[in-house]
Amino acid sequence: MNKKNTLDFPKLMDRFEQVCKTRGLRLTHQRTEIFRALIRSMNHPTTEFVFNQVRKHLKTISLDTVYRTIATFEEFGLIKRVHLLDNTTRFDTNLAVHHHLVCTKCKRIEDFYWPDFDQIKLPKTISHWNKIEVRNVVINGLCSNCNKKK
Amino acid sequence: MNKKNTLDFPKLMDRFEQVCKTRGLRLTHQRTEIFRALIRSMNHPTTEFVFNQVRKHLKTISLDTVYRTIATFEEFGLIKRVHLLDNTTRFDTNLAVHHHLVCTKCKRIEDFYWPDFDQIKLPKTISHWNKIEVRNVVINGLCSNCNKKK
DNA sequence: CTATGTGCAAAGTCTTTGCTCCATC
DNA sequence: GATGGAGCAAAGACTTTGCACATAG
Repeated sequence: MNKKNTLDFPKLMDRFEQVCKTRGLRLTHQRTEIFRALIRSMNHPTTEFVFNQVRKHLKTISLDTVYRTIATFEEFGLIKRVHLLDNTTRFDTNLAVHHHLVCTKCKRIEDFYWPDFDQIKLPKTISHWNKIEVRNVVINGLCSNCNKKK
Repeated sequence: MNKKNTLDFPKLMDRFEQVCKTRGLRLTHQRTEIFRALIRSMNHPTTEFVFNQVRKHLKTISLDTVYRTIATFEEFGLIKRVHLLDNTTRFDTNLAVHHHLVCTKCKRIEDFYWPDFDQIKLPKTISHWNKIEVRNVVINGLCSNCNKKK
């Protein structure tokens, strides 16, 4: 479960087709192209971005299909929605446990891994909360590009 | 800098008036009421919620004034915008370093403090990022209410 | 008195929905 | 062939903006 896996496109496409097959989702041209666009756009794409990517190959795609399809993918656990910036919905195809860096200047989002954090105990003060599913860290700072420029 | 402070309304109102005075912001009735509504609504209110609260005391308040005023407050560092749930913009008046619990069922947001986390070193893998300003943890789970019900 | 801030209305975004036709299984 | 999915258009939700009047300093 590391970054390499997220770049193994054929494997991800296989998994996608498997999920569709086993869960009764029809394997349409549109879904395939949308999923492909999602996994190829590393930088946590917006719906609009995915739409534009898909349109390059599928001229007749409509924006609402992208919305609907992405919602379906989310529901079936193929992607995740992330809320990191001012209300631009973005998606994450990296399903491994990871965290996010957000550049305060260019708004770039980068994934990072932090096993040490993943293992530390939560504070006692929140023991009244149960079934902790996800614990994510968001870090705001300057990415290397923006830091150079400055 | 702890939870108690965030509940000290008079002190917070004083600070608000100070900031307005020193930074040349006119102290209008609307701004005062909006700020009051913000600090009194503990649960990370939405713009709509603030609007409704203020309207109880100020019948003529308009929604766009709330939007504009909140943007001003944010700009002047009086509140912070949080992105934790499906694109409902919410605000945080707790300016102390803290983290968030988000209930996966009722969507409630709760603050928590985690000094141990605040002090641990970031992984070496992200040393190419600079000027880390904020490091926040978001934890998803079941709040005590929802856990009881289930 | 002056310039900032508010209210109103209108326009922008972004997202969802109803319906008909199409394509996958 | 049957049914789930796509495309179209329209409506909804949320947010921003231009302008004229009001009000804090």
